[in-house]
Amino acid sequence: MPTPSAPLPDDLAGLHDAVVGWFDDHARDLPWRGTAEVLPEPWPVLVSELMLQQTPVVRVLPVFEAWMERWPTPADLAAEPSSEAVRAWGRLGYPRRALRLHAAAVAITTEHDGRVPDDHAALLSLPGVGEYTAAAVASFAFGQRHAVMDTNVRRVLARVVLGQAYPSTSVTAAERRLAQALLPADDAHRWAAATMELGALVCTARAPRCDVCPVADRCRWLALGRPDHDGPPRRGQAWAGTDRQCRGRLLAVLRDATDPVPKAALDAVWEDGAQRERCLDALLDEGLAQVHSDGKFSL
DNA sequence: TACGCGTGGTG
DNA sequence: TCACCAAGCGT
Repeated sequence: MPTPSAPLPDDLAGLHDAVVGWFDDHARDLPWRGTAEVLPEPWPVLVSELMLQQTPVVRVLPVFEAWMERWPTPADLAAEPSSEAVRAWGRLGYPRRALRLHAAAVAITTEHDGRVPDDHAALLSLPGVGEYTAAAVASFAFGQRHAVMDTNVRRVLARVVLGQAYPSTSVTAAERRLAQALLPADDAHRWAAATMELGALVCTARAPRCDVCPVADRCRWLALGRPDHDGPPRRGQAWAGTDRQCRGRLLAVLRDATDPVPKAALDAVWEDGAQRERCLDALLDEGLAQVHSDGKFSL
């Protein structure tokens, strides 16, 4: 195991206690979370993690509740067509995730006896489950010891340990080594949840609340006077006129219709015909939309 | 590795 | 106001 390139904090146990202690007092009561004593069920954890990819908690909450009531097990979801998953996804965004969650439910049902696997590699092989989500499910639902690196954790570590305003654009090997080296020997899953929550509630991207931070007295970034980000500029996401906007418009029409719609209904929501056709073809290809024998379209 | 992928809230 | 940001993944 290589040594982290940045020096570790000199009081790791103190850091752990401060963050986990804060979490015990301030953690939000979210429906996919367990308690300090009892781990949550893995299926709700998996569902929530897919929904939370790039989507804020407050928008996920109502969709999650409805989803779990309708499909309390992976087999329940797998038994329905994927179009139902896309419709139930509502306006969470990135509707491919609904398709992936449905495909994951099918894989769990057919290849894992209907139970969410507890093995990191098996989780990673599920559709829509990448490095972060596999570590998160193994950690939160099964109490395992993994470095869980989402945008919150990466920002907390960048600030507290490295003294930088933001982490690098992509996860580096040094960052993985650092997160691994910081893992406590016991209850690493609580450390994972606590660092994520700290990033979400206190050590936020734009307006960090250092005045109420439990580790302000050991934060390198704060000690340095909160220096600005000095790396390459963080690339924004283009929107107006993009395929993404066009796809969103088309999908909204299909989602809001109870029955298949004529093509004219799709033509009406996007001016540029060539772009519209390209996007519609892509949606059909990806399985987000279907064309029927009468020429009408639906999810 | 860098990019495309939805949607809506906010400083 | 508007650029930025939100529990990433797949290619």
